[in-house]
Amino acid sequence: MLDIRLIREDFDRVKAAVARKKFDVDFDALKAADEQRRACLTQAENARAAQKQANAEMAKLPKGSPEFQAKLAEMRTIAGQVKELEAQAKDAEDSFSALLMSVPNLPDPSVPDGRNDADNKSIFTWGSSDEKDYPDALAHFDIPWFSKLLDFERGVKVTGAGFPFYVGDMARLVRALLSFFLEEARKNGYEEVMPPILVNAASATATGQLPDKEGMMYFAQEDGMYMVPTAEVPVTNFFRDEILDEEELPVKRCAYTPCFRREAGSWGAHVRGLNRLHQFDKVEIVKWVHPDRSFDELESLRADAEGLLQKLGLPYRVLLICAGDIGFPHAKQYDLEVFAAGQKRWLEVSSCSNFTDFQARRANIRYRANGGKPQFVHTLNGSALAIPRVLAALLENNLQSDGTVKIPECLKPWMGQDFIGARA
RNA sequence: GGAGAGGUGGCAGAGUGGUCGAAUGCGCAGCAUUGGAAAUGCUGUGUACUCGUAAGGGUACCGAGGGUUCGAAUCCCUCCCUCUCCGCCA
Repeated sequence: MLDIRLIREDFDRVKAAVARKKFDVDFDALKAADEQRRACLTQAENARAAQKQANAEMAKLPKGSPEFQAKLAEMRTIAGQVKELEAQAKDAEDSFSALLMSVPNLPDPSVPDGRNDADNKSIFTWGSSDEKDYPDALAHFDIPWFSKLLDFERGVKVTGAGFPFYVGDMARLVRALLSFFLEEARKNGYEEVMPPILVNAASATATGQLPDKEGMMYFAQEDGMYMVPTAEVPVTNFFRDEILDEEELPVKRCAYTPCFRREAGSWGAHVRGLNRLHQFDKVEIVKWVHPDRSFDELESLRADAEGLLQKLGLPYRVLLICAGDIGFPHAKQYDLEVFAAGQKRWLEVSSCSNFTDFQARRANIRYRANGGKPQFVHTLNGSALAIPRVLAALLENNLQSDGTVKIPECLKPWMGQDFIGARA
């Protein structure tokens, strides 16, 4: 949600910025609704003030006296007016806020123009994406023992497509990766939390999944709860409707959760194996920061996520997402894509974003600078990291000529072995 | 799941139809007092929206949403949550 004052005072700049995002917003209707709403509100409040004053006078009169009876008749008509004006004001308010909620966050000036993902800028690469450096690579789903350790068929039987079983060393490898991610996050100053993985509608609204992206989440109808598509939702909502002390900022937290995504309509041949799942595991890092610091905090958050890929020895690139491709609530976004040598594809494993005050407004998360007025914080988050595609790249890139996969040094504390998989 | 009690300002807690945005206490801030402090006294102490260049007004908020009434923290309905007891259960 944007500040309506900003839209009023900087109308043309806001309009131009939103246009860069390729979202269609009827700003003239919004402006008209804002004016309508305020006019109605003033009328209704004036009527209400008159009612209250008349009421105070009436309270002093002896009950049942002729003066009291006369006043009562007068107040009946005032009450009718108040009711009508308040109803009008509520209607005006409702249509105004619906329009305001349809305005996306403004892209930061540092975000490049562009229509879609083809216009994203690759700003940094690390490691080699040259095929010659991976002579033994295979697409992970073509590794002979793959379906033994990652059992999609049993998953289909038990649940459905996109819900695989991780078996034996594969389950241990996932657990090792999660432990490694959480431990690195802790070293970088993020406090670990284990959040609920079902959330209510208010939480999903605050982080922006509702109302527009309702179809992406699994929904427990009977209890009105949504299964989390990312830990971002419960973790960010931790401080919903709260006021933090300025000295507490930045607050940094990390969380592991399974993530559930319906991915309706996005299934196809190019999403084989681990490339896209309905349930996957992810460690998310989240920050609540002072508004002046949020773009610096985005850089350090991105560095925190990148450090994981470097320690794992997986080649990756950083994309600066263009204005036409960043999401509704984002001001600036980087994606990290890992190179999967077997598929010869870049796979997105992290998205690091600054939401400025957009989520904080929706979620009503503020801070107080010693004794002053509460101000909205800025929120940021990033994956650090999502498991399946990291796993895919790790299996593909580290495949040896003997058919086994080499385990990165940094995972040894949790794996205790150097290779997984059967020799050819 | 059953029975009962309850949800009021930062906290505790009064308030059962009008003069209640709400007593009182605690906390917090300022001032006085003091060499300094404690104690004491006085004053102040929420959020949001809105009108106004400003000074300063107005409105809303007593868990949430509806309703009754000229008038609701107070009465009625629905929902949410907390506590106690019972039941069930990892």
